Amino acid sequence: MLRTARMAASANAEGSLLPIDTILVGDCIKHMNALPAGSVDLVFADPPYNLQLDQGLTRPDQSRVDGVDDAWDKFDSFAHYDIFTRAWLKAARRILKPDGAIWVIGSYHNIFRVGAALQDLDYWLLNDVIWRKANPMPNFRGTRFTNAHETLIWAAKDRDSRVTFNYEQMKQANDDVQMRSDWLFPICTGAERLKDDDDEKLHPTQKPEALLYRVISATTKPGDVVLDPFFGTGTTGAVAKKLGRHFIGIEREDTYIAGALKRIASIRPLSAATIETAVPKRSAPRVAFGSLVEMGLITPGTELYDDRQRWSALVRADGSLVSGDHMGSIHRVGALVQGAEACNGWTFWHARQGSRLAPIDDFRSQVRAQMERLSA
Amino acid sequence: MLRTARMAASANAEGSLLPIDTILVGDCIKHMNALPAGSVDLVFADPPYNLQLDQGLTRPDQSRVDGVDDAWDKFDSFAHYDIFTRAWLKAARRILKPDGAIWVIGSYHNIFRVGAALQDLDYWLLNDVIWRKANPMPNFRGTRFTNAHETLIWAAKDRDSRVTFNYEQMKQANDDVQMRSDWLFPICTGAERLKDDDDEKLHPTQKPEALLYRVISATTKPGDVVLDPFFGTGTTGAVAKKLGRHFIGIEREDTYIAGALKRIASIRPLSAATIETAVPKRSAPRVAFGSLVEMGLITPGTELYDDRQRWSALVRADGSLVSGDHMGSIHRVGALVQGAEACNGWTFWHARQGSRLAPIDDFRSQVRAQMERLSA
DNA sequence: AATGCTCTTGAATCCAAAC
DNA sequence: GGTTTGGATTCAAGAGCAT
Repeated sequence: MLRTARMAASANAEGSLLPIDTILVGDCIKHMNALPAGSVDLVFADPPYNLQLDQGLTRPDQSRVDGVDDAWDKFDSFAHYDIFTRAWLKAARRILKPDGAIWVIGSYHNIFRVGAALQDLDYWLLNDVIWRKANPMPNFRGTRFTNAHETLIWAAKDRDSRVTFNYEQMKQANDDVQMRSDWLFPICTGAERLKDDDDEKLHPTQKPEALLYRVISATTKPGDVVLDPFFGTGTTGAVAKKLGRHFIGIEREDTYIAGALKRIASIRPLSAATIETAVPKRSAPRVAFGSLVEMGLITPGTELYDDRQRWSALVRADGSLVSGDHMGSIHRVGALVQGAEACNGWTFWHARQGSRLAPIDDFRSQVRAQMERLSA
Repeated sequence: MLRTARMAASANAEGSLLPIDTILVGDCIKHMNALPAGSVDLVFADPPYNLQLDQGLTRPDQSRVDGVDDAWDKFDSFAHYDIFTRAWLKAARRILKPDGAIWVIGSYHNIFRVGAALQDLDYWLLNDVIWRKANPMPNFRGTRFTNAHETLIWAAKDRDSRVTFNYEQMKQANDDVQMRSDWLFPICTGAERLKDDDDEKLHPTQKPEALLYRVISATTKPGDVVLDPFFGTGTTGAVAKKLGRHFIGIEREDTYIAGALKRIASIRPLSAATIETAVPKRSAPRVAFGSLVEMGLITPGTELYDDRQRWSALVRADGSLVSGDHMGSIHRVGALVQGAEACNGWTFWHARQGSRLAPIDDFRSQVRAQMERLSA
């Protein structure tokens, strides 16, 4: 019998078969195998690291470093670790939707085995992402470089998956340049770090919420289901709830579950308005150039130019263009005059507006705004 | 018969059995197997990455990206790539001295397989190091995070090896703080990039000398022997010579060898006194507005104002702003509400702090200071 | 001489809906 | 399911040239 620790405050209103907003108690492979196939949007996993710290590490002042030596982090060999890794990755892949994706975080002790396993199991790697720690633990012995980062792998269920990636959102958050594969965050300390009754850290490797915030907001939509098979103290659940996503956590240790339940219960979801994001151009309603002509925003007979006025074309009544011998759609004629394979006519062609040239895309924006107003 | 292209200017004065300061022509596994066991201090390897590019890629301006489509990067499957990888790694391990070490560089396409192979062959991983590219190629289709880094693995021949690590030198070069595992360098362009007679790049993936400079100065002593089984245009040889180390290169392609010979011949070794390294300073961490939201310094739903409170905007969960019909980054919305072409959102927008308004740039300064403090 | 502008280019697993 | 078509998409660093 598989145990469940349900969040009182988040009963599953949709009546889905999925144990939404719930922590499942026990082995993650068994629990995942009991879930319906193709039902989860994203898996985020922070598996045990197979750290081989067989002797204690001491700081220069002889104080002990509290290394990761819990029983769950011991594996006899790489072979055992590989068997474990492939088993849970396979179970995770089964429950992912066809367009689902997975994130796995690790360090050099385990991430190479995880990455190879992902490839062997026909996941399709999308990015490896570096979490650069603003405040890593120094290398006390001075024998290596400060181990100042961890690696995340983002992979699709398979090569054909069309995964969620909120590109525009990431770009806007990053001062209007593409978000890179190296992310800078402090490690989890202070008030965010969960403590036990003795004021010791409750979990040895609690991840910062900022890291999950970026993962979840970049690669899920509001309402999506995120499953974390190594839930620990529930950072994934806390951030999912905050961002209006659902979570499923799986965890074996009762002390972690107790901490996670309390933590998540105290989270207040952000309002729908703040979570809502701009509609990317890709999914904006389609507006044909011909309708601009029909609506009178562009008059037949108007001359269009590229931004440097190397080429021009005439707008015909049916919304097609003519330029010399070339005729066709705005895209086709734009490509033909340049001798290019393809062309986005919306940004290539411009119309005179007073003394300056305005891209015809501006007219389309007007139409779209008008349509939004009318439908609202 | 294995061919050799010896550097005229660097005949092997010590009479060693090793083909010092020489390029060996042909297959690296055969050549390594012909060298004496336990004779090399360091191996630096930049193997094929096994990129799987099945279609062309064009930039938004319709120009074509010159991708890596060379025959030497083609493998039938991961299984074939693994066989190749394990074969050369095994040959490399045999020729390493007992306290020798290896560096391998790669990307997410191949580095996980390389790392797992190193572990399986009883190498002992010391660090993974991230080369953060200052000027990576963007993701032109907006489908993923900018792939802005490559990964290097530094491993000892085995667990007991006492490898060379010039800790003090690295620390001094890094403003008296430990050198971290994330390194920032520009990619190899400009005058450093070797060109052929048609002024095309001679090699598709030439590495920057600065990267090798740090690798060699951190993990070898003057006079050590560095072997590079995928020598290419000889960056490893050029830097080794400059830093007073010996090199052995192995390369199959005659055009690369010709370029490497000419290049290395023109290198003047630094004086023994100068081989104290000078490494570039750390750059001030770049902090995006979205990070402030992710890190909880600015809460989604917060209202921002310009200094005279003529306009206001709402902070959304993804780090974008909304103000009336306008939405986008702090800069874009700042420009839109003013009807201006551009705007520095950092100084334009303010948040309430008690009774007064504080520019959001103040929050960024706090984060920067915190990160500097923590990393120092 | 210094500054500013344009043009080129880089290890890339880079589209999606309609027909 | 394959094919066609619409139209979405880029950042930093050098080099070269003009002011």
